[in-house]
Amino acid sequence: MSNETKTNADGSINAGGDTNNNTKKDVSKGSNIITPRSQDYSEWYLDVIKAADMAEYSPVKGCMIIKPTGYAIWENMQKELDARFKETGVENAYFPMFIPERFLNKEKEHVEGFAPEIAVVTHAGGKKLDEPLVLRPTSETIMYDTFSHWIQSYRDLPLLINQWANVIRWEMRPRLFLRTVEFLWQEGHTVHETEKEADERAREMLEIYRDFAEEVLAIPVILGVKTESEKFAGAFKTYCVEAIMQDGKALQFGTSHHLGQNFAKAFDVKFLGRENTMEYGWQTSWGVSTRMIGGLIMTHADDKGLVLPPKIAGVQVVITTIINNDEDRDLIIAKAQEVSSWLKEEGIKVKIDSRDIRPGEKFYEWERKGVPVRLELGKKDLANNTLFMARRDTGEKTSISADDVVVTVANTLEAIQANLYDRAVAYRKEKEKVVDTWEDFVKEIEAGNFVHAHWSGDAGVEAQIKEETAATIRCIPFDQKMEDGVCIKSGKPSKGRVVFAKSY
RNA sequence: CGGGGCGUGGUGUAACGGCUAACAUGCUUGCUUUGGGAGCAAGUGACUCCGGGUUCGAAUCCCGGCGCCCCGACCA
Repeated sequence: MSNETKTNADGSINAGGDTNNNTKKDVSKGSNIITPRSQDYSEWYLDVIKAADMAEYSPVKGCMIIKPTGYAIWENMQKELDARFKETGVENAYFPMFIPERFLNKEKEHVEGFAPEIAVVTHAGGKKLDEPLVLRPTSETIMYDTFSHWIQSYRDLPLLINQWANVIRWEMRPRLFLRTVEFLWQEGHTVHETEKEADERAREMLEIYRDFAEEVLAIPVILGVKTESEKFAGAFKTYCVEAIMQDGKALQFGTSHHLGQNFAKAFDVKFLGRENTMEYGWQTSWGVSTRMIGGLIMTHADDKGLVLPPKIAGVQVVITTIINNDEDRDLIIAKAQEVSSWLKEEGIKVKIDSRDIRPGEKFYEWERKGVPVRLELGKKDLANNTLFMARRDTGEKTSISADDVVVTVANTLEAIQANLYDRAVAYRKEKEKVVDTWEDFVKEIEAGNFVHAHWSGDAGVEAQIKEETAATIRCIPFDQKMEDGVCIKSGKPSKGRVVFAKSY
């Protein structure tokens, strides 16, 4: 392993952050040492996933095996999102993964958008199939074909369906969690009577994603609308949630589409309206995927490994025992179990690590896995009625009273959650730049920033900017400040700023 | 599909064309240890990616495959 500092070929920034004693991989320590972010961001990302034991590539190129530690995070995400969806009347259902090829061909933009990345089954049961079956890249087509049978009158609306599923998109270049051939996601699909209602629903779901990102994952996000060239294939409007990663690149965290009547017309999703006339439904679809786990890593993790916000952590508190001799063993373990039961009563997720190995080894392991709070319990603590508490986010260590452990830990978990969010907000603020000249634009994009700049709305100019700088318009933000200006590239008049960045 | 890099025990690496392919780590057993990655001892483990060629002799040089990683194009 080279000791030299590497720069990414695309010139993107290697974020700074916490300093770490390891300036290179120390091979004498095995494979658990993480490449610092400042040295090689891609390698750091993969190292964190490996160190936290979250996922690995499968024998089939581009596919990902999600290991229990990684999957636990996904399960928590599902739980949190499901609760939010259900509050708004959405119900879960499941549709098959095989889609007749002709379904996909019904909506012109949709086929064109997905054609390059679909996988098709042509043979089954030892025979060539009469009609090829597409492995769903998304379920609009198969669901809406069904919806057309389910919906008769306005009384059947709104129809609010969500499904948790896997989808297949034959991507050229995989990246664990961020882009894999098969990934897990949630896709919501709704049908409404009016355009207004559909638009409100698309915005409402986007708001749920924002709430989830910020409140649970502690990831600050920017909400907005995609430009024509960036919107979903077949959508009328695509709303999105964008987050900024530690290398300054943008990650599309989630999307919500107002589909208009495009699909309704293609799939005959009609209903008898209040005025006794047949009308096409107004539809939405919205989704988030296992990609969020990548976003979680790239927002909070550091050079020691994963850092999990308490609200998403599968294990919030780990109690590590420190045992010097056999006489103390039972006493210490009994105390650990007692403390654990107190914490569990308060709904805190605790794990006891009483393995008979040296303490340092345990500490490092739980740090790599991102557990927010570690409690150490040894002979000294037993004597003093204390526990030693370490925070994952700040590294801060304090001795706390065993009597107050529940309150102290609960407060600390809250503090960690808040601190991670505040830290991410501060970082984003640092990376957001407002520019008015092309020179500054190029400079700030090169430096890996989010750039607020004027753009006239010309798709050709948008493409040209992408060509020259690799930056794309992440969104036209909802909180766009309306002001007169001129397009950063073309000089044409513009009424407001949009957000540019390089993205994943 | 282009550009770059790399294929050696489970993992990370070393070896000028030349002894039995080395070192670290892991794993197994035993003893000793335990408040930040322990120590000692014994053991385990590789047709050096595959196929051809050059040579007295190939992990090493040449040709051809295959595979992996990184960077682009495509995308959530």
